[in-house]
Amino acid sequence: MKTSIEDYIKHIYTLQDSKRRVGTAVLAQKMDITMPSVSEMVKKLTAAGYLRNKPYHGFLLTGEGEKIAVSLIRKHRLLEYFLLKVLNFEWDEIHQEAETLEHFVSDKFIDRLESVLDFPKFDPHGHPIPDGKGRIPNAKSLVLSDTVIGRNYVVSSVDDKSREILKYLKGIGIKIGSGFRIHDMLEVDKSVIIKFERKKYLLSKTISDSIRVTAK
Amino acid sequence: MKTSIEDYIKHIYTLQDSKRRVGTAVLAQKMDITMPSVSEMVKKLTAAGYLRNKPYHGFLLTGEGEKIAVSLIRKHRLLEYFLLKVLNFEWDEIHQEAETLEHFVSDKFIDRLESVLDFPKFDPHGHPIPDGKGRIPNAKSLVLSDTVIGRNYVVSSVDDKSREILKYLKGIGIKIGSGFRIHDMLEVDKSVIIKFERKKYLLSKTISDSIRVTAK
DNA sequence: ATATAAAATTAGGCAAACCTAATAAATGAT
DNA sequence: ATCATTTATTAGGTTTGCCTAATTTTATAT
Repeated sequence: MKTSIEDYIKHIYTLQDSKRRVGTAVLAQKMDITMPSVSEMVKKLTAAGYLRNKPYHGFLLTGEGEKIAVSLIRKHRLLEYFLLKVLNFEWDEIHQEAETLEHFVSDKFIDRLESVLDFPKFDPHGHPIPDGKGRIPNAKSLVLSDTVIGRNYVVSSVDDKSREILKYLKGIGIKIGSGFRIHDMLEVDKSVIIKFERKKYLLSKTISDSIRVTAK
Repeated sequence: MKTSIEDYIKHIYTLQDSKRRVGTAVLAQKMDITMPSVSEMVKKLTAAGYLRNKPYHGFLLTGEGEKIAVSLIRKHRLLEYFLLKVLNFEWDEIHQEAETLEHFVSDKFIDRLESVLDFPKFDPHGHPIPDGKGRIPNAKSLVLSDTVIGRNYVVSSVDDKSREILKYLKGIGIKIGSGFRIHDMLEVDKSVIIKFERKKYLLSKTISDSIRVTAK
């Protein structure tokens, strides 16, 4: 399977996770390419049976398409785990390397790796790792903006796309499993103020959006 | 660096190892592509400073080109070692997987892997693994056709390109370190007859060419 | 109901890496 | 020294995935 096709499928998968359907414009923006490029590829993916498309109403992955997406995510997360735990990469380095390798390691490679790593259930960013059959352990977590002021939460996952954010959080000591209280939420720009280890920190909307927590 | 460019460089490197200079025709045959394709790429590689070309007399890698080749070989061999020893792949499976991955693992990845594997000096086929600075431990080995009838030898390496040959050798029990005596060499087709563990085996020229040994 | 803005597509191009067919250049065997 | 053979290159074409510019389609806000 071609890298480019896999990339489209993966991006569509993550987008359709939140919004119900994905449009050409949104996908183009997310992938940082132009709309005609997306349009063309959507045609191809639809013909290949990975996508069902309703122009001006968005498209969705078929079962086939989802299978590929989940397999890629499985590879990505197991690779991240391996890079961090075995090869001692830093928290903020593993995403890039995994992003490349996920397209080239075989299923056999990843199954063996999973077994050697002793079947981890979550990757280093707290995201669940799909098993060999595509089943995904679900952790009912929520985004910071859905939390309640005054309550306590535990970090369950952090989006791994931005190295800057990962570095920043690492700097103030927040990691998977860290607990904090929601101190306040600013109306102006949706910033969140948390109280973590006796200190208050303001997290911009972008940062807080990348953190998922569970109630404690 | 593009996969295609790396592939050319690697193939040129292995060819210039035996013959002094490499020509368009030979390389095309080895890579299973046409001469015009090679011609075109040779122009590009020359412009990029990886190759020095003397039309009708062949080309050679520059220092730059060799550096890339050695780095790829280092990645390939460490990956093979990892696949066999850690992920428990079979002897005849590792080449293919390593061939793909070698183009996509970063230098950092491979350095960390080397360290986790405790700095192996030879890969599972008996080939020396270049170190991080490109130095290659040399084992003065010879091809079976350069051996002497009646003498004893130890297998030091086996070419990893053909799964069939690897499987066959595995079947009769020959591996790195196996010792045998050269019993005879047939003039007709350069076959070699060896005596290994009390039994005689005939090895076709193709097979014997893929085995390197050291005198014992 | 219609105009405008947003979304999508079409048309036409480019670069990379391959191809076939045709041609040119060099080697080397006589 | 010549000429057949081998080696290499040119010319022109294909596919893939991207691009810009132009155009069409749809949604929706009044």
